[in-house]
Amino acid sequence: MARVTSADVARESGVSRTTVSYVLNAKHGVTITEATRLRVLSTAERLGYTPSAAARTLRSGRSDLVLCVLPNWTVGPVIDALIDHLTTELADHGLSMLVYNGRSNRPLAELWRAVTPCAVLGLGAFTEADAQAMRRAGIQVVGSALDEDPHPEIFVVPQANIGGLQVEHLAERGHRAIAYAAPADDRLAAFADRRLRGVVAECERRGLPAPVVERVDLDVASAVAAVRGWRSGDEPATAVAAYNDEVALAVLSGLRAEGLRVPEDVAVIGVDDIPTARLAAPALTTVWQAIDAQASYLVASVLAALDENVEPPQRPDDVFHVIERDST
Amino acid sequence: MARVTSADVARESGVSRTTVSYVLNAKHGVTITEATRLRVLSTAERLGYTPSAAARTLRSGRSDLVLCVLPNWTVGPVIDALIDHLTTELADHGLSMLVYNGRSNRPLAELWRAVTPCAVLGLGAFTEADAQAMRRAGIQVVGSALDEDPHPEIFVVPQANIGGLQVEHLAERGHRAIAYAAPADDRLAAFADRRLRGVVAECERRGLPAPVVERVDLDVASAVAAVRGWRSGDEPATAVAAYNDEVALAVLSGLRAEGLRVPEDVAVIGVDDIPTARLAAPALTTVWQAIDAQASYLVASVLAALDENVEPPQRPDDVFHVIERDST
DNA sequence: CTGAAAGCGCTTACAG
DNA sequence: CTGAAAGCGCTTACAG
Repeated sequence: MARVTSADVARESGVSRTTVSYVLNAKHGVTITEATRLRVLSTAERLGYTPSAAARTLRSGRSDLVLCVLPNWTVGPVIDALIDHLTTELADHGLSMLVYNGRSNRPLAELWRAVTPCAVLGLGAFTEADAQAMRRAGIQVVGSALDEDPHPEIFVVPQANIGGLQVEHLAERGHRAIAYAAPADDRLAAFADRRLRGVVAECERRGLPAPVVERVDLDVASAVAAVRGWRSGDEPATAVAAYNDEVALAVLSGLRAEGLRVPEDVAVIGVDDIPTARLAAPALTTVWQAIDAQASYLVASVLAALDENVEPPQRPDDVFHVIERDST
Repeated sequence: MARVTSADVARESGVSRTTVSYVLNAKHGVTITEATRLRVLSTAERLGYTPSAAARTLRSGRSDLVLCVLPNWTVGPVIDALIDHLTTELADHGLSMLVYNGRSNRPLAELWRAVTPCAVLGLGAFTEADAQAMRRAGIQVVGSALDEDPHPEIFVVPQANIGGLQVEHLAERGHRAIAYAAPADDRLAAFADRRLRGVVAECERRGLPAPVVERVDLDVASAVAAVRGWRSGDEPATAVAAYNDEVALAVLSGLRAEGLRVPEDVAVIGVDDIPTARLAAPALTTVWQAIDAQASYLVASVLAALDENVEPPQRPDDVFHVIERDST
C-alpha cells in the first residue's frame, strides 16, 4: 500500500504531473480546460491523494506548519485557552499549529530545522541568536514578550500592568500596607518578577510603603508562615496582591487558618480568573485577561509576517480588567 | 544566507556527500579513516550544518517527530503534566514531540500527511479509519483509551476504576446514599460517562441505592441547585463523588452556601489532586493518578512500535489511589 | 576506503 | 493549453 503520488493521479487522469500540480494548486495565470480540471480533481479525490508535505517543503523551503514554542511554564487555563484560540484561528487560514513544550534544553535549532515551519510563534522571547538563525533560514519569527521592549514588532503582554492594576484596586479601597504573595515555582519567575515590579512601582507612585514580599507555596503551612510575616511588622498588611489565583487561594487558606477575616481584616486579589476563583470562600477578586484578543493579535501577526500584502494588526489595548468579587 | 547542505560540508572537507552522510550518521558497517571522520565532523560543526529534515523525510519516508494528538479536552494540570513527561522522555530518545490540539474538525489525515511523523500518539482513541490510514502510510499508531477495549496493544486508563475507588472510599466510611456530581462542560463527557459508570457499578455491587446524578457548573448557584436535589429525596445523600476536583470545589461551595457541614453532614471526594485541592476548606479528599507511570508506559510503547527489537512495556498497574484529607 | 548516480515527490521555468 | 526536465537535500545500493 504505497503512497499515492501526483504521478499516480497524472497517469490515471491521462495528463502530466505538471497539469496535476497546476490544477490542484489552482495555479493562477495558467488556463486549464475545465474538462481536464474536473477529471484531475475527481481522480485525485478517488485515489485519496494528499501531497507529500516533505516533498513540497523540500521544493519550496516552506511548509504550512506554524510552530508554537512554549517556554517551560506551567500550563493553566489561561495558556490553555490561548493555545485553543491560536489553533482554531490559524486552522481557519489553512495553517496547522503544533505546540512544542520547551521543557528540555535541546537546542531550538534542531527542532525548527526538523519541522521547517513557515513561522515560529514564541510565547516567550527567543534569544537573539535563535531569532536571527530562524530569520536567516527564511522562517518568520513572531514573538511575544512579557514587558516593554525595544522591538515594536513584538507583541507585549505588559505583566507589570497587572501588578499596577492590583495595587490600584486595593489602594482605591483605602489600603496602604499592601503585601505581595510570590509563587514558589521557579518556572513562573519570568512572570512573577514583572508583576511584582508593577506592584512595587504603583505603590511607589502612590506614596505607599514598599510591599513585603513572601513566597507562598501551594499549601496551608506555607501560606500561614507568609501571613505571619505580613502581619508581624509595625504596619501589618491589610491587603495582599497575589501572583495568581492559585497563590491567592493559598493565601486565603493561610488567612483562614490564622483566624483572619477576608476582606475585613485582610483583602486579597489574584490574577487569571481561574474557574475555581469564584468558588472560593469568599469569592476571589481577580484580574482577568482578554485571551481571545491576544490570540487574534498573534494570529494576525503571523499572517502579516507570512504575506507582505497583509497589514500587521493593531495592538489590542485594554487586555486586562479587574473582576471584583468578595475578597476585596 | 543560503542553507548549509551536506554538499557544502563535502566540498569544504574535500570528500563526497556519500562520505559526509556516512560519517554524520555513524553508518554501521562502513569504515571511514579516522582522519577523514574527524575532518568531516569538524567542518560540519564549523559550518553549522544541520540536515534538512524535509529531504531526509522525503528520502526515508520517516521523520523523528512524534505527533501527539490531543482530543478536544480541557487541559488541566494532569494533562499538562502528562505532556511534560512525554516531551522530556521522548527527547531523551532523540524524538521531538509536537502536540496538536484537535479542536477544529480538520481531517486528521491532512495533518499527519503534512508532518510525516514516525509515530502518532493519540491521547484519545482514533477512529478505526484514521488508524488504518496511518498504519498503511507506515506511521506507527500508539493510542490510549479510556476504558477496556478489544485491542490489547492500546494503553488503557480505566476511568471506570476511578469511580469505583471513590465509592469504595465513601462506602467504607459508612455512606450509603451517594450522589454524583457530573461536569457541565461537554468536552469532558468522554471521561465523565466512564467515571460515572464506575460509580454506578460499584454502588450496585455493594447493594447501595443508585446515585442521584446532577450536573454541576463551576459556580455557586449551580452547585446549590445540585445540593438541593441531592438532599431533597427521602434518602438524602450523605456523600458526593465528584467528576473531578474542580467540580468537587463547586460542590463544597454549594454545601457551604446551604449551611451544611463537610464532612459531618455531607462528605465530598474529587479526582486529580489539583494544586488547590489541599487549599480548600475543608481540604479535599481526592483520587490521585500516577501520571509519570502512564507517561513512561506510553513512551515505551512508542519506542517499541518504532523498533522491533524493543520489547513492548508491561502495563503499569496501580495507577490510582485515594488521598485522604478532611472532606471525607 | 570513497565516489558517481539514482531517486524520494513535488513545483516551475521553459518549450512546444 | 500541456509536457519534458531540472532541482530542492538527502541516503544508499553499486562500483571502483
